[in-house]
Amino acid sequence: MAEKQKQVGETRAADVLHRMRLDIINCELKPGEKLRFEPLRARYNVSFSTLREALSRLAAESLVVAEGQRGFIVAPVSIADLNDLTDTRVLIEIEMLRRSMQQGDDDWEADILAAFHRMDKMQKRLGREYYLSEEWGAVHSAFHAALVAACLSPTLIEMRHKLFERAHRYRRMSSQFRKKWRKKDVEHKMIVDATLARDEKLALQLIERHIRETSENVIANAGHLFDQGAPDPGASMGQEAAE
Amino acid sequence: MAEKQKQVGETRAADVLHRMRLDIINCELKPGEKLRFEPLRARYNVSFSTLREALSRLAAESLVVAEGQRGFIVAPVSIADLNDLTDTRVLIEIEMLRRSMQQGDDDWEADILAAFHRMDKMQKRLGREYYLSEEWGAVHSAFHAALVAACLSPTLIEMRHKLFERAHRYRRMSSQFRKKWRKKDVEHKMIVDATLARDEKLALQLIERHIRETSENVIANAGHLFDQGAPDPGASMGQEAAE
DNA sequence: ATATTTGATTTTTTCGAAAATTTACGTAGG
DNA sequence: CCTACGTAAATTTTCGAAAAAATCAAATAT
Repeated sequence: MAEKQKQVGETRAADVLHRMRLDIINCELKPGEKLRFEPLRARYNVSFSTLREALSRLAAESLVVAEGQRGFIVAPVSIADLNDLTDTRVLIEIEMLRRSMQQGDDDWEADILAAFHRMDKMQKRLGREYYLSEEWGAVHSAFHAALVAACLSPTLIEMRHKLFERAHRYRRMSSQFRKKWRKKDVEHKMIVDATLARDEKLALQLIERHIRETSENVIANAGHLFDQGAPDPGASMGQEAAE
Repeated sequence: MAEKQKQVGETRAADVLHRMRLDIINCELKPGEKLRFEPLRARYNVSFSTLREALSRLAAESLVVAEGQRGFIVAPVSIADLNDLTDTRVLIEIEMLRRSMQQGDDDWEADILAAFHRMDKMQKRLGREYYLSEEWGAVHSAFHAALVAACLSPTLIEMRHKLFERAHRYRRMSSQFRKKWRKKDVEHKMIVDATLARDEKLALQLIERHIRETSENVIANAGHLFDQGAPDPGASMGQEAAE
């Protein structure tokens, strides 16, 4: 079987949803691109209805947009959208981190250290271009989730996760153009230390700066790709660099 | 045709989604209830796939929950969930109102007054049991949306809207048991005044209290209905009171 | 030249039958 | 009496053909 192993217990629809989300985040399906049914059906090996179900859910997550009875397109990117996203993330993440620092227990602390360690080791192992790899995305995501996991709010956790994924698409776009090596590992370490020391003021300040600087970096590296009218399929970006 | 007029330009799926959302919010589909396909198919006059698409989207909005390959149930209610929801709403709404007060222009102010007027007039026209009517829900929702519409963040607006609907279900549950007449109209008026006067401190304080008191009221009136094991279809609440 | 109609073509949307999966039930064995 | 197992029934999930709607292009009218 050439098929990638489907998670047991998951429906086919959930599996396609999952794969499509990744493809959008990784810009294999490009921002603004029209999502036609026949091609997608072939790509994911599913029926119309199943595909439609996935598309419709992605629309609820703002990763695609549904256009009346004219099908779906991948959600476009824009500097305005990224800024909006960033501000919202700062609001949510700060609140979650604050609550976590107030309520977090030993397990929470342990999980943070574990997640950081995994991320750190992987970064060193992958070397110079760690941020292009698929698996690093997951580990990095897990680290940031661990930081705020003790906030005791399923609603905030869910929201944060969706915002994080939307933002991840922007990071992904810019990473292919990155020039200078950003010392994220140091930043991450400082955040861990401040958080575990329960230094609220410092930790919140660091996390906000971390989020905002990443966003500014994205605009500096890839901002020129956004907002440019028609998607011009094919020539717009180094699309295979991550494959 | 006995069919309710479908919004033009909308797909059938979007229409069912819309109707189902209302039915869940109004507790015609009760919290925790199993959502079987055959009955729903008859109720909404759609095919399996179309139904599934709607269900799947509602799952993304946390109004239903999908259980592996075992179908869907209406999202259960609980005091913990309501508290979580309330705290999150306070966080979001305060930020949105603050921004709106800083950035709102004349149109924003005019829209608030218009929305308030519509709500106020309808309340007086409907009299004692205004809160049981379908249309009041919409007008009340529009009023609160208008208050924070100038925050210039599509992301926050979208999030707030979903949270508001989740909360509306709780309000709806409790309204059928309400004893004492709450003077919401006075509260709303005070919020409008403080907001238009750009009295940040007061307006934010009022909106927070408004949200929290409503929530406490819900718990006082209907809290006894939550968290009670099996949904026991049929006998649990005065289900036809609103029809 | 520009706008409008018409009809063929493409694309999306909906449908219900068929396949897969879970649940319910009855029987046998401990 | 309870548990384990297997079969039947109920329910969910998937599929692709058929219907509906939008798009495109040529022809005609303004």
